[in-house]
Amino acid sequence: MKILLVEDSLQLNKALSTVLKRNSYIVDSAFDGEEALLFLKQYVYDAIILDIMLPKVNGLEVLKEARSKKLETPIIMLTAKSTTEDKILGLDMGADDYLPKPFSVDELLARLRALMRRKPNYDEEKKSVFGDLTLDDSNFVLSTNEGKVTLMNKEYQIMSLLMKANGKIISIDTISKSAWDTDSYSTNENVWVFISYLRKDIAKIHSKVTIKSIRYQGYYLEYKND
Amino acid sequence: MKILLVEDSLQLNKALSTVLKRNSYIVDSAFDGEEALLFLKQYVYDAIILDIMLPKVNGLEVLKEARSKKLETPIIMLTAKSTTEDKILGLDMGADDYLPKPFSVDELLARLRALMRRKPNYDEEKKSVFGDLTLDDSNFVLSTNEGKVTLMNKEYQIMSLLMKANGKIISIDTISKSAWDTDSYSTNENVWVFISYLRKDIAKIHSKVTIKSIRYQGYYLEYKND
DNA sequence: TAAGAATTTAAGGTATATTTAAGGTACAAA
DNA sequence: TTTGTACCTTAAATATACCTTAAATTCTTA
Repeated sequence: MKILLVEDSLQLNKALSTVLKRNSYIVDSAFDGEEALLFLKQYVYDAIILDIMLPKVNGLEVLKEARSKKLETPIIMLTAKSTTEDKILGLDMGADDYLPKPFSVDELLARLRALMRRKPNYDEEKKSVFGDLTLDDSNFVLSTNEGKVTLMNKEYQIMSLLMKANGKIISIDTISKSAWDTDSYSTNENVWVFISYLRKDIAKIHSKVTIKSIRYQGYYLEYKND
Repeated sequence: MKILLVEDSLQLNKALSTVLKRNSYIVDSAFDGEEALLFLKQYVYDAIILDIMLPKVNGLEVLKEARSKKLETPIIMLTAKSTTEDKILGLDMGADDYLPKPFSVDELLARLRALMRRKPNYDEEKKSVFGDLTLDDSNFVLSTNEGKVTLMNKEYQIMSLLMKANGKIISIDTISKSAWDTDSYSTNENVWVFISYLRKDIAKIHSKVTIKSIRYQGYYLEYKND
């Protein structure tokens, strides 16, 4: 679950980022509108938290720009001005929610969860299934009817991606970008290591699913049912 | 079991809060309607005790607001006016019970217990069960068929949460929020200590249940039945 | 077959989790 | 009121899971 946090106050940005990370989100921080647009060009996010008052390019413009490019990522707007004016404007322009400052961190988290719930893919109750494998998103347990293992954090992020792809190829780059935040630096080797861990785990529970790779392309899951 | 107590009389609020805490409830105190709504926005409660006569926003309005937001927490209304008028009004608007002042503390406690009983999850008569563990909510006794221990208050709050989660991960943050009231300040370390106590207790009665942790994520129960 | 990719293995650092123990505090009993 | 005890908080010492990095090995394909 990767989030772009756009907030020019260094302090608030840092604080929110910390809380979000503690709640298992992967967070990229942008400090002005220009930077935000750059991030949006390069990466894919599951949600965007967007302050309205921003240097260079303000939040409403970022919102407009994003929506004009058919970006459908859910966006929560933040603003000090609690005027209805801004609110209407933002929602009209395609924001999904609006949070007047000051707000409680808990409320932000609640709104985020609500937004995520809309997307069927991120149903927290649901388990991912591929072939004879089941991944329980509520406790990171990967299982077949022969056994189970608990995945570690990064393993889970990657496995979850692969299972959602449902047999389609996922590039190493995509994996890096969705399981690591942009600051913490992640290389191909990093992904390789975790793919290796995952293969071991999958073997341990005697699954008929294998993680296959295609050179230069990426990884995909294959289910060999004899 | 966390309760929001909304009562503008400082004296009565303090007194009730003390009694409730002594009966192992976790209590947040609000002194006017506005404050109550703020608390409700931020936290989750198992029940609300709501005075009708309140400064700023009165109790009936708080009730209306809460119900309009689909909040299903049981609510007990308090009021000095013993007119049937108010009573009917409150119940119509979705209050679960009504207590005319002056009332005895014992009566309030009894009504609370009755309300809790309604919700299947919080049935005090019922025992929580997970794997080979049984937690008796009426006396905080955790048992297997090999032995039993009496949990202390905080231990009980946490264990109860974990057992209700039924194997799903509960974040440390969630544990803090539900086992401590908003005033008393609770850190991760605090939770860690009680998890440690609980593990010792669980080991003492030879349960096959273990409290597992996932870094950055939280805790969950696992039942290893060989 | 050589060179670059991918895989595996292993070592090491660091933040987090765990445990232990030492006070503090509120409640209960005397 | 005093005293004792159970519970909770806080701090500090220790352990370890997770992640990173590097290096050794195997696989691909030009």
